[in-house]
Amino acid sequence: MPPISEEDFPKIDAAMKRIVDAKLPFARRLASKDEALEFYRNEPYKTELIQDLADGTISLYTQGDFTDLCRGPHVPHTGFVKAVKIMKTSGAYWRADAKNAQLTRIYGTAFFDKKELSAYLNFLEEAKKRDHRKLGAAMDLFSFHDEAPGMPFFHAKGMAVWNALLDYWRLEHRRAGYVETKTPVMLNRTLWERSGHWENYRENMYTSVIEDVQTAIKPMNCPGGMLLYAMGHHSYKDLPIRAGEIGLVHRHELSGVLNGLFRVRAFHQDDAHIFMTPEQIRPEILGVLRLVDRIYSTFGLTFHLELSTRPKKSIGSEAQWKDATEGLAGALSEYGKPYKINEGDGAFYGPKIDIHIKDAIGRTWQCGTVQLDMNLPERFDLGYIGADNARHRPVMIHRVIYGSIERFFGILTEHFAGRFPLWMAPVQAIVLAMNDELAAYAAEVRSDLEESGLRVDLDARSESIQKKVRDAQLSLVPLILTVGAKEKENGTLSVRTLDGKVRYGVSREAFLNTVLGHIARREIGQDIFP
RNA sequence: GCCCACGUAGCUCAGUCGGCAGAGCGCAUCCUUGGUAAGGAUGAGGUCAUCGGUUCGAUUCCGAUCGUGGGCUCCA
Repeated sequence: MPPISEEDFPKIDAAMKRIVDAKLPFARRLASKDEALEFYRNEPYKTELIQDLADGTISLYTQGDFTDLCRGPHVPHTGFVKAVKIMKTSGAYWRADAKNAQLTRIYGTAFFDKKELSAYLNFLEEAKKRDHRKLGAAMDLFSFHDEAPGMPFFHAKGMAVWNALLDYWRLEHRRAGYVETKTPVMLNRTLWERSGHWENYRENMYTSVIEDVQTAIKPMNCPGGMLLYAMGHHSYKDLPIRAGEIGLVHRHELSGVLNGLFRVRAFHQDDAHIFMTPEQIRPEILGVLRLVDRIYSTFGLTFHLELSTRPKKSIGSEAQWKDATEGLAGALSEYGKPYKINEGDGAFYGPKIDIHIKDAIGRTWQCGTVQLDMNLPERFDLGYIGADNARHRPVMIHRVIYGSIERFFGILTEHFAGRFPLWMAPVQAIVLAMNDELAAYAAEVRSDLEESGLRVDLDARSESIQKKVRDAQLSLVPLILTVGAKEKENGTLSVRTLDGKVRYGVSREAFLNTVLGHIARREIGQDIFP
């Protein structure tokens, strides 16, 4: 039998409709394990499931001429099913284990009524319209090439957005007492053996041998950060040290998991390592949470927090874990936002707080994470001299806020559906020349505006003004500036925003005042002019 | 990595049951010189992803490879 493909979906949908229309009752029957095994003797997968069930009675549901093994409960008859649709198919491993056979899974979805189903289909449609891969290509932000799968190329316009993100990041981090560092991308094997990555993370690492020296391209920034801290001596008076790093890391992800900017093989982390005394855990974590809040709010992103505690397989003493976990929990309760606890979901080297943001269409994404690390300071024998003149082990946290900058870029593109806030828009304004005679003047206006720091394009093509407005509008440039004879005579601009409103006769001073203020405050509203 | 699908112009996509490759948009040139979502004409642009096989002949059929998409698995 050929595998089921999308061409079969209409047939399946039609068959489901017939079954629903027939209002077939679901009959529940209890069977013993032996009876059930006998009933399904020709079905190896059912047999395996039944064998794993506890002894006792097993429930079977019959509907028409089909009987299924199911714990239930079921609705009384098939007529209760109101809105179903077959969505897609894929390969799926039996019992979710890659070592097992791969079966074809058919995905369907069901709702209480047709309205909810169509709302869901609209949501999918909306998500598709916002797809950052589509917008990224259309807006000339980034691309992928066969020569480096999973490693994005950022174009000039994409870099404008990128730099806006990083300028803002650096500003907030300076204000929060961070310094910025940079460590190499390629480091010797000995370092990775010491950090434990060689043992635990090697299959994801790109390696190379040059002049008999084995090196690896870093999949994480921490080991390099350890070397920086380990230089010289540190006094308790120097702590905490907050060292940020926009680090470029490479991870060999399986080819099948690559997905636009969301899952890549080369990306930048907005990393930071904070080295501190145990007493500083709580205030430092609190500081990170406040920074996270501040930064996400700037993008209009709400978020929730999850605390993950000690897993079964882990290192460190009970007392260390207690202190660390209480430090995180204490900071969380002082911060005051409710949080969820994931028991046993922490990293093997320490507990962590994950931050999940919610975008404009309600999807959640884990971006930020704050992890306490009781492993690396040990492995790298880090120390500081305490007030008692003795050497102590610092506590360390790793934290990211954007997470992967590439991924965050993608999330923001979809969050804003390409309509970036003015401060991060790839092109902030475009000057349209009313006709050919005004092309030179329009070019002047453009360079004047560029001198004020704006990112400005020029459209002086011999096209109708309607055409140029349409193109600018479709390319999502927030400020569309038209200069004609009147504007030239009066030194004014006509300003069109993406909502289609046009203000005529705006003086350049008034324009720059409004726009530069809006940018400096990093406002996210599209209503730039009152 | 695994399953399924896909890969034709810069973009979106037709098409060829095996016989000289198509449209719209974009681009170039010319005409038009306009007041806020598409003015007109002409033209250039293709190794039909790559490699191999079958065939008189392959963009089309077959195989492999690479890449992309949807999933699975993975995700310190």
